[in-house]
Amino acid sequence: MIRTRFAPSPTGYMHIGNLRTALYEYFIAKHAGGKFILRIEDTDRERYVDGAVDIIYKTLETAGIKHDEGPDVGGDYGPYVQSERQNDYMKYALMLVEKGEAYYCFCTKERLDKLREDGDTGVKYDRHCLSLSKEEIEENLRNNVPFVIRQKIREGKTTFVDEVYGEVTVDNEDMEDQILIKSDGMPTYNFANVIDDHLMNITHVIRGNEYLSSTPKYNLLYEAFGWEIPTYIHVAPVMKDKHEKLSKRNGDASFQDLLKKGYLPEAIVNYITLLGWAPKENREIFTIDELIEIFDIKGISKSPAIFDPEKLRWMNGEYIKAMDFEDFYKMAESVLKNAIKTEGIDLRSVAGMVKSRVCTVYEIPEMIDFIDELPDYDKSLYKHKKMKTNEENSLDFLRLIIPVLEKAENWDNDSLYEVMVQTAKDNGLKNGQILWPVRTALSGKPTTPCGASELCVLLGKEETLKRLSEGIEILTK
RNA sequence: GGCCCGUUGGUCAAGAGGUUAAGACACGGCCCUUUCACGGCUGAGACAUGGGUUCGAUUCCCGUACGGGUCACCA
Repeated sequence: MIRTRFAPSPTGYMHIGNLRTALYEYFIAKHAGGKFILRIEDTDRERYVDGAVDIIYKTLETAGIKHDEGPDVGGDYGPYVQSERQNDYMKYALMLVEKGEAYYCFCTKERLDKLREDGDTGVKYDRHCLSLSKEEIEENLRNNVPFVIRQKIREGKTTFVDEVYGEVTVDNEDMEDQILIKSDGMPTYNFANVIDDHLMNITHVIRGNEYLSSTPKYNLLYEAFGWEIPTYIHVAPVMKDKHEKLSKRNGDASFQDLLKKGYLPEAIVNYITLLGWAPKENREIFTIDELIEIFDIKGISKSPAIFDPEKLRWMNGEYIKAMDFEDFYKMAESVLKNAIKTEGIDLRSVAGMVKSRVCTVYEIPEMIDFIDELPDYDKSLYKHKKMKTNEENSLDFLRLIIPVLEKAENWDNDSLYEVMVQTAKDNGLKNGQILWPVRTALSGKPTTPCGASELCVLLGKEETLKRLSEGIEILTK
């Protein structure tokens, strides 16, 4: 049974790279009918943010990820909050000491600092305490001299296989005798991770490739315990640009931010899954269930991917277009109400116009701002090469159509379109020579989400005629 | 600096020892059209670099350049 875990720190923010990792973990587990576990890594009190755990739950839920085990849903391998698991780590560290795979170290911070002072970074611990006699150790312990427990790195080379990067071999020379238990009795992250993953029966470890270099150390730990090594899947980061990762520090968009900007959870999930992973088929729009179905580790990329907001925007537009109208209306209603103060405007009809033209609902207001108020516009807007209209002849065309519309009895789209086209025909004009000036006079914009006759219907007869005469004023100025 | 990893159009990416090196976003053009959008068609645009191996390498190997990661009593 495949078991994967998502192990975020509750720092109050779910960034896109993290969420993507969670998705991959979820897909890999679910594809194989396995379990996806949530474990909260809250040992860093400095960075702990109140309410952050809720953000994690909320994010997973909104994204459509359901964890099988976790602090809120329980499970057989709890507790699922790292700070509640503290007791065990020391026990395991001492087991290693017993086996000669780890040792007490009483070196002071000062001594270690001094050790590093001379050389560049990368100076290893000199194993000063490795040679301490049993008596010395016991005496130190008796006297409550602060200590840490360090892993004793063996000589040789360590090779591990990563599902994405393949075989990686590192000379153990390059590794330091890392600290397992800190002087406050707490485990270091690396140690806690190995213990937790083993105790929780995690079979596949999926994480950022910044851990690629420390993976050999993990392996050495597993080997020291005689535990089975999990399958490793390291993934390249999601970048903001060629050089920088997408990060909280840079104030980059988080999942929450993207939602606030009007992106649909499904679109975000779909898009970020495709950042660093590609399916076998040549297709881009997938539901989360489809992703579970087709997700294959082999499609994971080795190199970083730059987050492209433009493409997310496009994809969101695709989701909106594919959306059921009622769902779209529900989503857009409040935006529409806010953007249109004029009484009597048919919001549903506006929603229909706008649906295939926006990528997020927040693009709606700018598109329809002319409804409440005709914007100031320049008469050059009347000039359109293809329609064969300009500032001069548009005046004639408007004068021609106003009386016709005044007389119009049926104020519906088909009738109005018919009457305008007929007028053009009767006067030997192109359709556009009537339609373009009308559209312009009614909207004061170069583009609108609908045509001239639809604008007439939308605005109503009175407002239509009012704006048309305003058009004449502008043209005669 | 040591070690590890990476490098296909502007971006996401497929791909394979022999291909006209897919596709998508963005961009240009055309068609459709009641403006725009949608839709359809189309154009431009890429294998970082030098050596090998090979009949043939963008694909395999080595080096170089560039980029990233990592070397904590942080997670």
